[in-house]
Amino acid sequence: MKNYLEKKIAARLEELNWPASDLQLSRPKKAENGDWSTSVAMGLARVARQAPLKIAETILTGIDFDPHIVSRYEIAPPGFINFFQAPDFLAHQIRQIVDLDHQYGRNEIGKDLKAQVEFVSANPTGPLTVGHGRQSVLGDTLASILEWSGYEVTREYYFNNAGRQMRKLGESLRARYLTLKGEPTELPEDGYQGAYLIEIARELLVQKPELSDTTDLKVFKEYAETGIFQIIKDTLARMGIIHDVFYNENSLYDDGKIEEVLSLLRQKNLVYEGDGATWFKTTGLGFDQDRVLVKSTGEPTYRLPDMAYHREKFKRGFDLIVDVFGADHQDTYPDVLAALNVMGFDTEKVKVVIHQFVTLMRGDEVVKMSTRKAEFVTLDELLDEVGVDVVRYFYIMRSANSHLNFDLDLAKRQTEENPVFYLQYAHARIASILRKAEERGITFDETVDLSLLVEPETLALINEMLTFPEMIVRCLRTLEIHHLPTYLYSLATALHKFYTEQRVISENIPLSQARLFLLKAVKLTLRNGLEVLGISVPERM
RNA sequence: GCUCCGGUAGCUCAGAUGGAUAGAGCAACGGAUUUCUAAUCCGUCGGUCACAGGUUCGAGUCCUGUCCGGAGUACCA
Repeated sequence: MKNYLEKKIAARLEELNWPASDLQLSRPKKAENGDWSTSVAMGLARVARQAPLKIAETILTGIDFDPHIVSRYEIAPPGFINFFQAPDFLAHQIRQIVDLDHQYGRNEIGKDLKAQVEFVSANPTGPLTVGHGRQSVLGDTLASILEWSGYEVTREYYFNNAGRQMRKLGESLRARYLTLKGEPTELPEDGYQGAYLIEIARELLVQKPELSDTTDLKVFKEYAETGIFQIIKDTLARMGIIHDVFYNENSLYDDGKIEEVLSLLRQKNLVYEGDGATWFKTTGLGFDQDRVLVKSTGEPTYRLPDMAYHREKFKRGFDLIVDVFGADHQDTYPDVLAALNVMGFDTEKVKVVIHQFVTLMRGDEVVKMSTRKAEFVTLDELLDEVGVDVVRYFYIMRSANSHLNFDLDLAKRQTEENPVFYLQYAHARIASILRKAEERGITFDETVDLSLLVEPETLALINEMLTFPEMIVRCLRTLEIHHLPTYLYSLATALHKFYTEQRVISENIPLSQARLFLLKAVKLTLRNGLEVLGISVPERM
């Protein structure tokens, strides 16, 4: 419908020799203003030097609309043109949705394109916290949106097991191990105090009881890493999140990729030595200060491996690279992108999604968190308390740009009056009606007379359902996925209102069949939407 | 100081490409069920869209400045 109107009007504008640049069709908020509307006449007032109402009239008098698509149109002050869809066209679209079934909502924008989404990427020093949860769900859902748009998607987890953090972790495990063995040992300063390390130490003691304080730290480091990664992967799996690739920073050193980046930047005269360190001359690229690439200790900063890693992403042939970061990384990517640009890569392909922090609340109390001190609520604990569906929904129902207040008390209480259940209930409600119809022996197929669907609540429901594919595209274009839960919520509202006003199963068999057919379409739309969100789709509640 | 994010109803937040009377949930109050699931629906109350200018037919939305909150501004990641 939208494409049809755009084409028709654009053609007419060309005929009139008026610019079509600001031609846009939107869905009016109020049903009485039509199904589609354009303000193009008002935009042309200046160019055409005529009153908008007159312009609208001139445009419309030269167009013949197919009555099977546009039932009528009107001009409304101060110059809107409103179009009303023909019932035939609506019926046609409902049938199409049922035909498409699992495909409804998908598009082919990313057909034959490869995309990578990097998310979570927490170093394996402890279990995932409530803070990591937002990024986990955000990244996974973004990846789903890309898949629904035809991209071949790689979900990737990048981690660093080379630096100081991991050394501390190894030392902490060694201390725990020796203590368990009967040789009380103090945790190192800034060591990791979490109980999970005691568990891992206990397992290690069973498997390798012969280790001592002279054993290579590497043994403890690697054991800790493996153990903690298992915990992290288990947590993610509980939420249905599975990464295709775990990319290890160490490999960049082993393969000489770090050195390659350094020499590439050297060739561009963007590297110099100073104060015993190696610097990236970012001031030459428009930044306000230079950055250290290799510390005076000889260890690179995170920046250098990040550049090497992203270079590898490009070389792996991704057409779209999405990096999901927390707000604390907000300053780390501009110089990384600048370096890639210098190395000749098209950084337009990189989309950085920054999300603001999660503030964890217990009632009015802010819960302070520190991984090292083990003062945190783990994602696992949260999942235990409120369940996967609630966790997934809550993390993405708000814009990533907004701070998220996660009130634990509220989340726990919200097992009854919760937007997630509202959505699921809409689906279960339809399922129940369809079951009932089957019991009554009411059958229906694509030959039902859909022109019987005429009431305002019914049309509102249909129109809401028809915007689903647009919402997927919008999420893709903006990489802002909170639009989807917001949309599904309003679809559920439309369903509940319809349910309240119109009885589906009645003595009027043709009408019952038409409504059942509609509900079948609504049901699969809800299901597809919940699938994108990774939320379960109950047949009964 | 500089950079990024936010400021919309009592609270938590939606408001894409500037459009028609700024919305939802929660909270408060009042209604609806002989009927397909009341985990639902309807109504009432509630607004200086932080503030001040500007751009134009039209600004919550774009521009400039100010104020408030958060994040960053490392030879941590």
